[in-house]
Formats: sequence, structure tokens, C-alpha cells
Amino acid sequence: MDDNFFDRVYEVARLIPPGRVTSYGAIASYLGTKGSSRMVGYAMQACGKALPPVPAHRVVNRQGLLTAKFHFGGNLMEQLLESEGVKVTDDQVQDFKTLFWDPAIELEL
DNA sequence: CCCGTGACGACAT
DNA sequence: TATGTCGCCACGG
Repeated sequence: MDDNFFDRVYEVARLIPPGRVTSYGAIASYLGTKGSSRMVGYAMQACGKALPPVPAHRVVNRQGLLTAKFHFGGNLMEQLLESEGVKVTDDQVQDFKTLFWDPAIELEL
């Protein structure tokens, strides 16, 4: 875990409260690399080897769309989110705007 | 060392 | 509103 950049992403991702979701761009922006939202997703891809495990299922794209479900495998991601109380329909988070957790704001206090 | 790829996002048309 | 294109930068081949 010498990869500082990845660790930053993991650290923020782990701060996401249960039943909440955030976007790659929000995390990237918090890290100061808002233009590199792709790197956040890329880091998530490698989150499987990160300890403690990162709740990547709480991270979705700007539209609240479960773009990562393909990587989780089937409906696993959707299952995990609903298990935390997050309503998901058609690979899309319901009330995404309400459940949205922005580190730049929530951690601002 | 160069090239293609990608869990995204903003802007242009 | 929908579709297309570019930028971003780390990683594998």
C-alpha cells in the first residue's frame, strides 16, 4: 500500500457512512484531482487487495448509476446497497441526491 | 519508452 | 435532452 494516491481514495471511501453513496468525481475533487475521476475508479478496481476492504459498492457515478456492478458481478452491488437501506432500481440509486455523501462537505465540519 | 485501456466527468454540438 | 468528443493520469503489455 505504498501507493499514496490509492490509499487516499480508499481512506475517503471507507468514510462513507452506511446507507449513503458518493461519486467518483466527489472523491477526486476532495483529493484535489477532480479532473482525474477515472483514477478514483481505477483505484477502486484494485480495492480488492486493500485492507481493510473498501465499500466500493457505495461509490457510484455522477448519475447515481451502478457502473461498477459489472465488476462486482451480477446483482451483488445492488444487493449490498439495498441491504444498507439504499433503494436501487434499474442499476440506478433512488433518491441519489438525498443519499449523496460529499466528503468535501460532510468532512468539512 | 510508447501505446492502448478505463468502476468518470464536463463541455460541445 | 441525447450523443459525441476530449481530458485526466495510472497501469499493463
